[in-house]
Amino acid sequence: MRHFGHPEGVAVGAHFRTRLDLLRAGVHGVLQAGISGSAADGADAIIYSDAYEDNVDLGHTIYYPGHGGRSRASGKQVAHQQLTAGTRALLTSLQTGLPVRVIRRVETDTGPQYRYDGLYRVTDLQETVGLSGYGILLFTFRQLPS
DNA sequence: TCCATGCGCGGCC
DNA sequence: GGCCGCGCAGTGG
Repeated sequence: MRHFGHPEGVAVGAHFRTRLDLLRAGVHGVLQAGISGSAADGADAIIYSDAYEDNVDLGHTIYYPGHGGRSRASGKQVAHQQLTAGTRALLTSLQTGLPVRVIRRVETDTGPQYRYDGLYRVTDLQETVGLSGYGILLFTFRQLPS
């Protein structure tokens, strides 16, 4: 069974150098995708980075688009987002209310690193239009009290 | 710039 | 339900 909540032995604020390190520490389950989880159980973790142009980070609140519709070359949205597998995991999390671990990709003087920022909950989903004019599925994450 | 890599999903018994 | 293959993906060398 998938593990929700704080990973054992990992403190909030802990840094990791690579995605593989996150994987081994049990913080985030996949190497490349930002959303870790399944449509059935929901998402157990996400990685927030600047890869998607429609991200918004307010600290306690995050707006996080679902998967897809994005050009890997340019990083911009080039098509309407569909409700694909990774995105469906977030939808399940919205329904279950289970906590989602949030990891932020941050720049340090030794290069990019991943920082575990604790637990959030998916509180809303809105279908809207992103910066490039395509439909996106935008999830709202709110930080849980620590 | 390309592709390895790991995982979820869906198709198939 | 279990196995297998496909395709995806907020990497990374």
